[in-house]
Amino acid sequence: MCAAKRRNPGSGARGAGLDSRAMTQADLTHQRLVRAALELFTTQGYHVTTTPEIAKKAGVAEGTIYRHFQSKQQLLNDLYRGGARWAAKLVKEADATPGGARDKLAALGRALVAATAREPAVAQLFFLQRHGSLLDDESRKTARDFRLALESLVAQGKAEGSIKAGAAELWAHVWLGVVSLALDHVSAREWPPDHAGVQPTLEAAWEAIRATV
Amino acid sequence: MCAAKRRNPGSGARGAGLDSRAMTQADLTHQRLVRAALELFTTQGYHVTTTPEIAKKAGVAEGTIYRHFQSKQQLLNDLYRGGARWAAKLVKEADATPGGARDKLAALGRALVAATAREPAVAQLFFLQRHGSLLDDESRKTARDFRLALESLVAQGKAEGSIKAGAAELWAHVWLGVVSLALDHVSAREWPPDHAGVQPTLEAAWEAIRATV
Amino acid sequence: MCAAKRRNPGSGARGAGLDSRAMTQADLTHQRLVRAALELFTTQGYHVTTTPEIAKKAGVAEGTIYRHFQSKQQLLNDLYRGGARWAAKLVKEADATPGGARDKLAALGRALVAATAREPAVAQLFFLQRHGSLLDDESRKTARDFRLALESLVAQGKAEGSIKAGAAELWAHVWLGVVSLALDHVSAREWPPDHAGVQPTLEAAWEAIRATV
Amino acid sequence: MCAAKRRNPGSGARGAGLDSRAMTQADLTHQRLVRAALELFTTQGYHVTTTPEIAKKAGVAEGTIYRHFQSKQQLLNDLYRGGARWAAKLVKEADATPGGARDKLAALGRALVAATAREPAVAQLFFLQRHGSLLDDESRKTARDFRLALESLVAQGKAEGSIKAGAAELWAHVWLGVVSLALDHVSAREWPPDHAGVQPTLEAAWEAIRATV
DNA sequence: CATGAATGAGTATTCATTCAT
DNA sequence: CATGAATGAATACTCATTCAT
Repeated sequence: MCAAKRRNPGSGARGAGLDSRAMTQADLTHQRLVRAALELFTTQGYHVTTTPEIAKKAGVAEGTIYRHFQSKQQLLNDLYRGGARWAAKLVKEADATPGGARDKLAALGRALVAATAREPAVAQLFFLQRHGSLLDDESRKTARDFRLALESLVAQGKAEGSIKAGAAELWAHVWLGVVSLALDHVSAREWPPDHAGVQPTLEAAWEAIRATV
Repeated sequence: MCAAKRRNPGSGARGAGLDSRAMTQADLTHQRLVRAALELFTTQGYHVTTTPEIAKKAGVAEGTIYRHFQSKQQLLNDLYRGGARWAAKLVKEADATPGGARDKLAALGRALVAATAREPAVAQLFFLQRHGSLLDDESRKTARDFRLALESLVAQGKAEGSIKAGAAELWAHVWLGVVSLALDHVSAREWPPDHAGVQPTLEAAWEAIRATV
Repeated sequence: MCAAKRRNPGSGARGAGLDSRAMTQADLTHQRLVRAALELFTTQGYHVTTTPEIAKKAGVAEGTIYRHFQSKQQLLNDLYRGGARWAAKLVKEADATPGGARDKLAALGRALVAATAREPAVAQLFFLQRHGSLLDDESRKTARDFRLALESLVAQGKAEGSIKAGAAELWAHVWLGVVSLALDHVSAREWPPDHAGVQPTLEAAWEAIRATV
Repeated sequence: MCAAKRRNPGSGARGAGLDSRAMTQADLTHQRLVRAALELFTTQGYHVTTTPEIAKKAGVAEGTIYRHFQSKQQLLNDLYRGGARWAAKLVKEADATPGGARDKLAALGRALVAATAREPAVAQLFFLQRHGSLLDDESRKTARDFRLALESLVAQGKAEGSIKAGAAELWAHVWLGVVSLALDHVSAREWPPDHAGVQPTLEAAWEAIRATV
C-alpha cells in the first residue's frame, strides 16, 4: 500500500557524489529524482514545484517518483537529511583542524563556502530555506546533530576564552547567521567561492562572537 | 480582474494601528482581512494558507476578499509593502538620533526589537520570510527604500571610520542579518523584548561590522 | 477545510419527493447531485463511478460535488441513509395496517414493491447492494432502525403463533430475503409492480416463515 | 496482451483442492495466486483489491500475476468459473440422491452448507457477490449451467406435484435465495455448518416453494 | 518462468476566483 | 458593498499492466 520501503544504505553518500561501483538502473533513477527535486525545490520552492515537473526534469514518469519516495514531502525530507549529514560531516572535519576554536571555525567557514560552491542546491535547501512543518522528527533530529556539533566547537572557544561568554547556542547561531549570508550569495552563483566578499564576511562572523577585551 | 481599483490612501498607516476618526464598515472589513492574512501567512506560510481560511478567520465571506484585494498574491504584496514602509520609518527615526552611526544603529536595533514585539507578524513577514517571485516590482522598490536607508546609515559610519571599509551594502546586510536573529526569537515570542539574549545579539551585530584597528 | 457542514433539515424528505415551496438554487443542485449519484451508483457500482461522471450527469462542475458532500463516500452514505429512512417509514406505515402480522407483512410486501417501482434506485441501493466498509456508523445505525422495526413485526407474529418459533431476527431476514428477489426484478424494471411473479413471491416469503402445524 | 495463452486443463479442479500427482513449480504459484485473490476479493471486494496486494499475499512478484492470468478481471472470471463448476457438481451429486425432489433439494442444501464451510471464499464469490459487468460470456454460461441444473431439480418437483406451479426458474431462484442466507452466515464463519440456524433455514427454503394444498 | 522497476492514464479532492443575488 | 454557491483547472497520488533482465 506504500512504496519505497527498501532503503538501500549509502544512498545518502551516493547522493553526495562519492562512491560508485555497481550502480543499478534503479539507483540511477533515484539519483535523477534527487537532483531534479533538489534543483526545483531550491529554485522555485517546495509548494510551487509539482510532481509532474519533478518527473519531467528527472526524465521519468510521474508514477516513478512513488517507487522511490513515499510522498513529495518524504522526498523533501530525504533531501533535507542528506543536506544535514553533509553539513555535519563538514563540521566534524573542521573539528579535526589543528589549532584553537578560531582556526577551526575559520576552516569550517571556508569549507562551507567551498562545499556550497560545489553543491549550491544542497546548501540552499539546508541552510537558507525554511521548511516549517514539512520536516518530520527524523529530519529535525538530523539537523540537531549538525547544530550540536557546531555548538560544541563554539563551546570549546568559550572554554579557551576566545569566544564571548553566554549561551554557546546563541553564538553558534550568530556565527552561522553571518556565514549564511555568504553562502546565500555563493549558492545563488552571485559570488564565486573566491569572491572579494567572502573573506570579510567570514571574518565578520568571527568578530561577532569573539571575546572582547 | 475588476475589483479593488480605488486605492484608499493611508491603508498602510491604518494597518500599523494609528489613525482612526470615521472608520467606515468597509475599512473595518479591510482591517480584519489584513490581520487575518498577516497572522496566517506568517504562521503557516503563504502557499499553505487558503483564501477560505483567511475569510473565515476574518469573519467574512470568501468573495469579500476580492472586493478589497485583486488577488491573494496582491494581498501578500499589500502586507509586504506595509511592512517595508513600517521598517523604513523606523530607520528614518533612528537616523534622527543624535550621535554617530554606532548610536544610530544601536537605536535602530532597539527600535526594531521593540516594534517586532508589538507587531510580530509584520516583522516576520518583512524580515524573516522569503517571498521569492511572489513580490511585484512595487514591493521590491519599497523594500529597496528600506535597504537604501539602512545602507546610508552604514555609509555614514564608514565615512566616520567607525565601520569597516568595503561595500556599505555588504555591511548593512551583515548587520541586519545578525539583528534578524534576535527579531526571529522576538517575533516567535520566544524572547520578550527585554530578554537577556537581545542586547548581546545587537552588540554582536555591531561588532561584526565595526572597523577594527 | 471541509465543506457541506450546514445540513438543511428535510433534505432527506425532499429527496423522497414530497415537500417543495421555496427550493433554493443550492437545494436544487443538491437534488440533482443526489439523483445523478443514485443512478450511477446503482447501475454501475460505487467504485466504477467517477466524480467527473457524477458531476456531468448532474450538470454541474466537479468541484460542486464537494460543496454539498464531504467526499464521494459521504455522498454514498447520505444516499444510503435516505434509503434506510425511506424503508423504515414503509415498515412503520405497514405496522399501522389493521389485522395480524400476516396482514401487516403482506401490506409491507406490497408497499415495498410499489415503492421500489417508484424509486428503483433507492431500493437497489438499500436492499440489493452490499457496501461493505464504505458505510459509516451513522449509516449502520439507520439501517438497524429499519431491521429492528421489521423484526418487531415478526416478533408480533411469533407472539400470535402465526410465525415459526426461533429468532425473530432470522425470520425477518428470511422474509426480506425472499421479498428482495421480487424487489430485484422490479428495481431492474424487468417486472412491473403488477407482474405475475410478484404475488407468488410475496406469498412464498410468508410461507417460508409462517408457523407450520 | 501476450501472457497466459496456454490453458492448462484441470486448473479448475486443482483450484477445488483434489488432484495432485506432479505439481510443478508453476502450478504451485498458480495455486497461491488463486488462493490469495479468492481471499482478497471476497473479504474486501474486487475493486478495492489491488494487484500488488494479491502478489504480496501470494508471495510472488507483481509481474508474475500476468504469467498466469491475462488481467485482474480474467483472474476474477477464472475464480468465478471455478466456483460455478464446483456448485454445478454439487447439484449433480444431489440429483443422484434417491427419492423425490424434496429429498434431493434437502441433500443439496446440506451439501451446499458443508461445501461452504470447507471453501467459504468460493461460495462467497459465486453465491453471495455480485460482479455486474465484470463477468465475461464464458463465466455467464458456466453460471447458467448451475442454474439450469438446479431448475431441472425444481421442474422435477413440479412434475411430482410437490412444488408449486409457476416458473421453475422463479422457484429455483427463491429456494436458492433462502439457502443463500444460510450460506452467507456460514461463509462469514458466523455459523458453523451445524449451527442451530442452518436446518430451519433450509426447511424454510423448501416451505417457500413447496406446493400448498 | 519469475522478477520488480517503470509506466502513464486515471482518481478524488482542493482552491483561487467569479458573479448572480 | 457583501455574500456564498459555482466553477474548473490543477494537484498529489494510485494501480493495472509491461518488459528488460
